[in-house]
Amino acid sequence: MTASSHRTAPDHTHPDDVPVQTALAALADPVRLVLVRELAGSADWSRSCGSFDVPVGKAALSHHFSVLRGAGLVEQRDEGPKRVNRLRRAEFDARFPGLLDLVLRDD
Amino acid sequence: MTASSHRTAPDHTHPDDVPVQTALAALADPVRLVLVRELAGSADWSRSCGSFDVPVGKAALSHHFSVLRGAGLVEQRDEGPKRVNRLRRAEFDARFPGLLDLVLRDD
DNA sequence: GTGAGTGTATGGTTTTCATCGAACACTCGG
DNA sequence: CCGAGTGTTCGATGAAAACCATACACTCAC
Repeated sequence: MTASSHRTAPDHTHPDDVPVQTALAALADPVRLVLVRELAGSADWSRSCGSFDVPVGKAALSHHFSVLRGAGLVEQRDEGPKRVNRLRRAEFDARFPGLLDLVLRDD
Repeated sequence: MTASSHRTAPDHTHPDDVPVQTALAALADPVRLVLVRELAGSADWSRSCGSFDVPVGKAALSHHFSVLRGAGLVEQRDEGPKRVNRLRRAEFDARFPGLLDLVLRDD
């Protein structure tokens, strides 16, 4: 009915409610860094969770996305059987100016 | 003779040689964050390692400073029996524009 | 309804990291 | 030369985090 999916909608944290430390920790992981970067290079809602090229299993992937949500970096929405993602660029940028640019610009 | 101290001079890493990930990881620790912030509020070379108000023993403190050096955040110099510190503001800022400001401005 | 595709939850293993206590190295003032 | 002060190194411990395999929940096409 709710056009939603798996069981319950994912709970998001707004960047404004995120401590710097949490944001830094979220970005200080190689796998999550790849997720954020690939996400930055894709249109909003165009990438499902499974569409990323990272060397971890589904379970770990799911956990990483949970961390990214908790850091206010990613928003998720259920679309049919898949969960699609969006990088919260503007909101995150407003809260942590320059941080996202930094991790995206870097080799 | 060398006017130095403990055994060997500490080996520093220039911010230019530091991967983003390393920088983020270094700053994503509560103790190190305190060190960096207190350091930012003090004059260069005015603070010895033991002069910081953090709830850890000497061994852990020493390790944290080692991490900060490795991230290009702190420079150290031996001054008599004590090792004094300096925040590498300009250099680190040049490598990671805005990052330091971010962690310093935050509540 | 069934089966394929997708993501989450759980439990357990492994790795990583912060921490401590104790031993050591160095400097300096007596 | 000693002793106090300062910081590093080592080994061990404990907690946190990443990871996997399995089992489960949901959606959709057929």
